[in-house]
Amino acid sequence: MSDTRTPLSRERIVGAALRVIDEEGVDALSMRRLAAALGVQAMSLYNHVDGKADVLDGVTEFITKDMQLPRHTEGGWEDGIRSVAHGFRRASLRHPRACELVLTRQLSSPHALPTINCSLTVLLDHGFDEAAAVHALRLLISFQVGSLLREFHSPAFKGEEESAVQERRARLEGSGFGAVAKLAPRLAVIDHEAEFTFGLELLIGALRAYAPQTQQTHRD
Amino acid sequence: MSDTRTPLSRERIVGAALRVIDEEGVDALSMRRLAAALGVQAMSLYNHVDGKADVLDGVTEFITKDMQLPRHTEGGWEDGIRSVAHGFRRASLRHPRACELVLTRQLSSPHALPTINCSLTVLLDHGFDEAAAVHALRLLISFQVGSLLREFHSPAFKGEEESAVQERRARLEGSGFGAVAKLAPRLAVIDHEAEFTFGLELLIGALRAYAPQTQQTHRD
DNA sequence: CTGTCTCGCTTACACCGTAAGTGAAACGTG
DNA sequence: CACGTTTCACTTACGGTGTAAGCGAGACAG
Repeated sequence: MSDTRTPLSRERIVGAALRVIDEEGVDALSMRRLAAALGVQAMSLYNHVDGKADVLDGVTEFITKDMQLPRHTEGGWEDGIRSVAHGFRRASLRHPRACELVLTRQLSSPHALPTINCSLTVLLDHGFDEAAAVHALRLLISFQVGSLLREFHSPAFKGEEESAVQERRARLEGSGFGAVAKLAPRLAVIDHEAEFTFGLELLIGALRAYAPQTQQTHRD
Repeated sequence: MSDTRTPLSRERIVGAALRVIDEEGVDALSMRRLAAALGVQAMSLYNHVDGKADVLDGVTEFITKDMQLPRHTEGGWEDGIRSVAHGFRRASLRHPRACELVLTRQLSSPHALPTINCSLTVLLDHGFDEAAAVHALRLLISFQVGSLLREFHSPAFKGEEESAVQERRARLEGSGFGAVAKLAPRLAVIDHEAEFTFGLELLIGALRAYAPQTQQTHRD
């Protein structure tokens, strides 16, 4: 397994860290565990990495890197925003156990800049004024981060049995809160993809008010 | 300080924990540190509390508890939603260092139910059908959580000097990303309150499409 | 051959959450 | 009153954590 020849490197360390996180969760990642995965002693990592925080930074950086951005001038701004948003979500979902890092650690890190720049470019190119573009950007980021966070903390995150859904539903029904009880069947089940799309499309629709020259197409 | 007479209790422990977190941050809270704050040995806490996780649960519960909810039938649904949203934000801001707990830990914990129920009641009472109410609820939660998370991770969270803003602005300008550089002056400064209100009002406006009998008032 | 540099190694420290058991005070019941 | 029982802070100990410090073998330049 761990070839003694191949030398350690920040890249290899981050890769191994991501692998550990994917399989065992963020909490399972310790420097010793990580070193073991590389067939090495814990302190050896420090020759290539600044500490655990640096490893985690590397992981978030890695995940952030592989979300492809739309070439921003094709299509309307709606498609551009859609593309960025779904790309962000898809990249995060590719490493479910790791994504809380991406959402939680520096949202304004240098590595997020390409994405931010892309969104801003799309908006500016289609008639949003500067203030509106910044507001819209921040709103979209908030929505995306909040959605994904909800998604990952959702009890229904991984494939769960029907029984779990029933149990949750029963708990909601007996909660003593009228509205919650009434909507228990709907609250017990979540289609995260659909929920994300619903929110995103609603936001896009609302943002149309800030893109002056687009004189509205349809809106069902 | 630590009166030897007053007995330990879950309540007192949670209170002390919140105090430690407020002053030194979540990471500074250890069972030993917490015990010391109460003039007691670490293991003594375990007579009243199930472990560290339980302490943290207690803290989030405490914060969640003191956001007052509107009596849901007065005023339009817009005011109801506004009230809940701002109440949530205000309660979170009351303990800035602790709020990542509230946002991160179980969003679907029993303690969140009163708030959820309140929002749902407001929506249902004003003509939202069940599906729309659930969608709207989830959208609002996502937005709120994302907004606050952005707010707390923002480098500009605590009162910062003008110099810091200037430096950030310079960094953005020299980032090599056109749109980011152009908007650097705006991106370097954030008015979180205004940003939150902007997003909330935009959402409310968009949700009007789902409240049939309200035939629109104004919208500037 | 001899520096110097690289880099994995070992050892050690301070800290963490908590399992386990001990003993003194407080209490209900005879 | 005396008696078990319960409460609850205590001490000790275990297996983990991140990482500071320094060692030593090999590679490479002069």
